[in-house]
Amino acid sequence: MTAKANPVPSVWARQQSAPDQPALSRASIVREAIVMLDADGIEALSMRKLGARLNAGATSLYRHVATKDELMELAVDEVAAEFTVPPPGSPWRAAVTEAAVSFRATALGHPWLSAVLGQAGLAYLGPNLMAYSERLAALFSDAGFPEPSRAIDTVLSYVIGMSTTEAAWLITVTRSGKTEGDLIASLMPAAQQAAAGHDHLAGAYADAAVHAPVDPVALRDEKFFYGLDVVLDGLEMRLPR
Amino acid sequence: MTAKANPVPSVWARQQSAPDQPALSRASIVREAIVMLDADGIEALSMRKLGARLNAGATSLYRHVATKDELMELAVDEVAAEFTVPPPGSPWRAAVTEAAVSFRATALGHPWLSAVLGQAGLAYLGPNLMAYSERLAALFSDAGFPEPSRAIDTVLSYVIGMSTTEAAWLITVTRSGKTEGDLIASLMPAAQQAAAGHDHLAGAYADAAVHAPVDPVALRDEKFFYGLDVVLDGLEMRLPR
DNA sequence: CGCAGCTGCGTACAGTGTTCGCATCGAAGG
DNA sequence: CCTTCGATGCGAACACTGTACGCAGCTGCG
Repeated sequence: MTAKANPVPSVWARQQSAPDQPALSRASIVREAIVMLDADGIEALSMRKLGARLNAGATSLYRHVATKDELMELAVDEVAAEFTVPPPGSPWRAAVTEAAVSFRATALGHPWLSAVLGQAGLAYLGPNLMAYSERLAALFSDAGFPEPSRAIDTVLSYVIGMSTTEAAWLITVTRSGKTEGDLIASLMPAAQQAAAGHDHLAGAYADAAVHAPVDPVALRDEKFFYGLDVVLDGLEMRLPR
Repeated sequence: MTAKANPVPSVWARQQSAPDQPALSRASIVREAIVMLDADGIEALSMRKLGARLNAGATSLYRHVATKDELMELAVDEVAAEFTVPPPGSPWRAAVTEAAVSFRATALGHPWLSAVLGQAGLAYLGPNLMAYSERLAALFSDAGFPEPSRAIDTVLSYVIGMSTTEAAWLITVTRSGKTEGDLIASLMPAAQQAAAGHDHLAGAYADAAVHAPVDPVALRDEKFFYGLDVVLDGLEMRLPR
């Protein structure tokens, strides 16, 4: 604010609620926060930078959001809108697989999600997460599971664990600036040295080095579906015939 | 540094490497950091406070530890020493169960572990984590699994996911200052209201309210073992007869 | 004795989340 | 039309944070 208030009441001088930027609302704040989180990771998001992006001062955000933690909760539930569960009536195994795949996809697309969930867990009661849980519950109880909530917890734990590990790896890849394959290659010497004396690990690394040219993405996909099928097989055994 | 150097060369005036505090070593720094993390959580650990606890200035720590992130890596591997895997030759199902239980026990005993793993993943190559992986690999390959690493990833993903969720909940409990049962009771109204319109969830909450007096710890244990058995059943199917 | 090198630390810098009080502004009420 | 009022934005400030830098002192070696 270098120039003091201009006494000329020109209509043109007055900006009518900022033409491009839609004011400054809770929704726009959350949306832009997610953009920043996706682009630069969880530690690049600060209230000041976020305010700057919205053509607003840092502290203005607090008119719409109580605290940064609350903002993160809102961001989590916002991306949780991407979770999908097929409608009731679908064959349960395919349906659960799709629900798991959609969770993993958004966790990998927003790698900060896992970190936030790891710090605060499922105390979040946002509407989108609730809807996801509800539809999962409907799915499992329609399928005839005697303890639907147990089944849900089991498959969600697996999916969360695997996705968290994958997301953390993706963050490392992004930070390194290399491609996934190059980073693996550059990490191999250290890994092999650390595995010295550990016969099984050393063998596994040696095998991995041989099959190095395999597409890392396809390999991760295969790993995910292998474990998911294991879990679903175990659950299927508990389905009364 | 109020008083200048005392010229009297008294033996008693000179502290011989601080009798109680063992100097200031990487090991002592990591050990004290874990104590602080366990006591007050991940966000209560700052380099200044940690230095103060060790009767040292904040920046002295950087002589032994390159960065705070590296300190966290060291802390993770230090608590990873608590992971146990039964020696080869044990029946595989009981052995894997024990390995899973020990992981969960340390994750719940050090609730900050999950948050750190969630942010940085398994890029950690510390010796204790390596040893854990190695012994798990030995276990699964002795048991005759055709793809030991797939099996390990599956069970570890489940254990990590479940433990992370539990640890986050425990952090919430600790922060609230209430007992686990009291916190659940005080959260029920909000949860039920959020579940309004979601029939299955509302039903589940209603059931939970009826069985409220059940010990929450026992309930969590049961949930954990239910899912673990599901995963192990699914794996057992893949064991060549 | 002199000289390295290692260790501790005071200072400083660039940031962080959040509070507080002031300015502005659109709408409502007389 | 003027006034009041609630909502909104924001500059300044506070108490922190991780960490770089350079200076002091101690220790062991030649």
